[in-house]
Amino acid sequence: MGQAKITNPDRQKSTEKTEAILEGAMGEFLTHGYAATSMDRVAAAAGVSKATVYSHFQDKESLFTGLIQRLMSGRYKTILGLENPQLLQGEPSIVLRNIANNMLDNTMNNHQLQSFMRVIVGESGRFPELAQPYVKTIAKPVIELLSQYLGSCSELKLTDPEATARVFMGTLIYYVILQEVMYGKDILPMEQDRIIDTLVGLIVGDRTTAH
Amino acid sequence: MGQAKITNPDRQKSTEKTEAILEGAMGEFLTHGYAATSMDRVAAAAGVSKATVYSHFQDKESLFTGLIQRLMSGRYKTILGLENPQLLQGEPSIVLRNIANNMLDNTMNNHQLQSFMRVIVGESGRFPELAQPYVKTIAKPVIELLSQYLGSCSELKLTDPEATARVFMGTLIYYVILQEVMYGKDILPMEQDRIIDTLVGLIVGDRTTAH
DNA sequence: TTAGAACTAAACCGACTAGTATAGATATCA
DNA sequence: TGATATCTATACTAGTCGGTTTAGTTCTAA
Repeated sequence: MGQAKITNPDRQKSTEKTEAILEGAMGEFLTHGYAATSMDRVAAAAGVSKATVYSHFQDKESLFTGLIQRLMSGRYKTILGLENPQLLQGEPSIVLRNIANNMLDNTMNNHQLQSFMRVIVGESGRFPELAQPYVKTIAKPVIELLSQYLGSCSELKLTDPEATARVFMGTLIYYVILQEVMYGKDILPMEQDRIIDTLVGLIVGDRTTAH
Repeated sequence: MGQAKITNPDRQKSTEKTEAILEGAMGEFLTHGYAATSMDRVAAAAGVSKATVYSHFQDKESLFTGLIQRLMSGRYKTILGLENPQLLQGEPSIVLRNIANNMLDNTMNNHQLQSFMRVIVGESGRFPELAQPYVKTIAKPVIELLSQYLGSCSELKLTDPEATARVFMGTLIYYVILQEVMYGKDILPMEQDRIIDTLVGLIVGDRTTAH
């Protein structure tokens, strides 16, 4: 194979097509899951021939894992908005409320992200190699950043900031799962503010109605 | 069509076989998910011919939904152990610790239950008619019972017992998801006692190292 | 003993699957 | 212009799928 190409190092197997395939694959995999998605439908959704799909990705499995890894390292890694330094200004009760509101605002109406949660949990048994990067690149950094912040708030006198960060994350994620992912909002309604008020109140040790 | 049978009202399409089919279906559906499970393998796992499967269940979908509903109304409804009145004896901090320990002991080593969680979340998009009963028959009763208990502990002075119950459940379930379902225990370790101590401490308003 | 229902094993149906192959169209570059 | 590589469209292979059918066996109740 002529391995020395002068002007176009990546050949020109267009990034455009790769992008279209990933976009189409995302739509199919997120709505139907791994097993129920066919490569013909991926190609059709991408507006590309099936042969092109197989020239850009080795097989179905590597397209799927590539897509999920891309989603994890991209948008979804920063969806919690913890990297925004502006949110960290003010007293802890304000900061924690900002973080929680930011998380839920970015999540509760994001149906694509909710589909992603279904897939990552639903396929975790068959794809542990995707579940673990989720923990490593999404859950771990968020929990560590949060526990670092909580530990720095000496006035909170928290015995275990890391465990407290897990209480924080667990409460919010379970709220999203119950209300949205599992379609529970009509059966077991709960206003976003009540959860956040209560959660922040418990952590900052304020037992009065916060507002 | 002889509709008047004297001694055996259900005919005798043996409960034994029905049970075997459900048992086999459970193994297959819980480990492979809905789409990747074949009816041939279900029949083989049940030790039954495929025709028998189709004489007991109308089609794949109704076998799946029947199985999941059965799992929800059976064992998994009571796995949290909240119906055990013995757990509710003593001060709130003791009671909450008992409940939390009971939940995690019943969950952390129960791989079948963890597979059930993967399936119920993973298939919730395609089977909302299963997701909603999960909320109705599992999550809702547990949260209501817990919030009723928390509300009855006047010494805790909780502003919002129901939201507090969600903090409690969310923390524990997210812990199970992260450590076990997503295989995160080696990447992001956290002892069960630390989570429970912190969670109970936040709720009862005790900020010293509890033990 | 006999009728009828539950069962098994196997073949069968049409539709769909992942992945490959073929032939031709299109674009880029020397 | 000609060589090279990406692309499309389509058809193919070889197998699996959900579900039905057939033919024959086992069990049970009268």
